[in-house]
Amino acid sequence: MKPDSTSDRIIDAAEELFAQNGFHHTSLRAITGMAEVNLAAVNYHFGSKDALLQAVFNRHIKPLNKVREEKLRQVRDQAMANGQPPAIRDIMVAFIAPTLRLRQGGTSARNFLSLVGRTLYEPDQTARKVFIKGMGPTFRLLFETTCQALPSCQATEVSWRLRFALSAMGQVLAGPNLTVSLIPELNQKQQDPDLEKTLLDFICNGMEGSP
Amino acid sequence: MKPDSTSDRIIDAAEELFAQNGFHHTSLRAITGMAEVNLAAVNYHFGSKDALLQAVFNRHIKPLNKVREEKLRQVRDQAMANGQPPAIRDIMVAFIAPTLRLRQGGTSARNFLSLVGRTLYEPDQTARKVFIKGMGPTFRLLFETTCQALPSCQATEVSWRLRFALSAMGQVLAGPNLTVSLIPELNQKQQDPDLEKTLLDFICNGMEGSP
DNA sequence: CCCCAATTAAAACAACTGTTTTAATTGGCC
DNA sequence: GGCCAATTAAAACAGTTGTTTTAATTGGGG
Repeated sequence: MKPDSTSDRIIDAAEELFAQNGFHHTSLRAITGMAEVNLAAVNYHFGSKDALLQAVFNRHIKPLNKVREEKLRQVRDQAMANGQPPAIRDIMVAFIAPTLRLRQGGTSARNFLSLVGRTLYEPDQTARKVFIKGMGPTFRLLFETTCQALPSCQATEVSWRLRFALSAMGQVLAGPNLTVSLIPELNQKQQDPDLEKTLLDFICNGMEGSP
Repeated sequence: MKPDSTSDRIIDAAEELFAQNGFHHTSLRAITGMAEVNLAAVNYHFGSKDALLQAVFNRHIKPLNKVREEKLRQVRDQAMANGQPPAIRDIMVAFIAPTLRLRQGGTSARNFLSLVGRTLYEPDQTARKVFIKGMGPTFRLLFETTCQALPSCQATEVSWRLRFALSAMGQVLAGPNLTVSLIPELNQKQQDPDLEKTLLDFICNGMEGSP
């Protein structure tokens, strides 16, 4: 496979267009047009549009989740060694920091993040299923560790707080494409230098409240 | 207009289907089929599918925003009378409580809430524009009042925190349709009796942090 | 060189979309 | 009753979608 083989070019184009316009508003013709590839190549190399999304997704999600799970386990094990529950902030940093760090990566990584952010909110189930399939074990670890950190919270409460936290993170990941901001005047200034801190502070304060 | 005139039946069906499947994954044929109405009736009565969404939206959003704006102004004026900045919790209650209260209303109101929740995350811009158009003034008031409540925060910081808060609220509004939950085992138990408190606590703790 | 597999190309397919057009039907008013 | 507007009905339209089919074109190994 050459560095710009047909399937690579398709994945690159799909990643960009999915991130910009969402899965269902991106046609195979748009993808193959941008990739300068024949329309039928998608079904030849990937089998279907859904499988293409899967491929786009897997390219970055697996290494990312590997890092996140390692760090989550570190937090959990170290807390256990100290005989204390893990700290919420450590958990959230373990999960979020590796993700946001991708923003400093190349265009492809940033497109991937936008895609993840979009998919968190995608109304359609097909895209969500692909996403959840790849995220399952990581989410489970995150959930269990968080339960340990909040021993006075029921699982349902923890589950909801995590959903709130993840949806907030999604706002950052989705980037400017998704968010026709609700306060239009601030659209330009959104490149907050400390956005990661803003997000983490918000989430940790929200998560840590006593039930 | 009889209680179940053609256009009413169309709006009812559209509301339900938009809430369940999202705007773009709902065809006019599905709507007119459910409403037991001729396909062309949508374009005859509303002009276009977009205009139908607008109509569905307006049926509930205007009275809701009226209440929210009244309560927000109350909070702001009372704080000003006391010479103090308004309290975050009061602001959030003013904005969120009237919304969640609709969940105790009929099916139509709940469908509307799901639709709002979905639209907050809708990847497509046409649905978002309709939404933002109806929400503009209310959002502005919410934003300005929140800025007063957080005098040590820059507008950008406030703007992000509000986005986080609204996206969390969206998770509750969207209901079970959107959320193939990330932790599937908890899907059943999601009818938390104190979900409003869970949401408000999370949001207020997140909003109130010092920058 | 030549065959054969892998790949690319071009065209057609069937299904669906929102919208229009054209006919038919209703129902109130003179 | 009979005109006329408002509404409903049925059909066609023009466009897009993902996928499949059928041909053409590669390019490496015997």
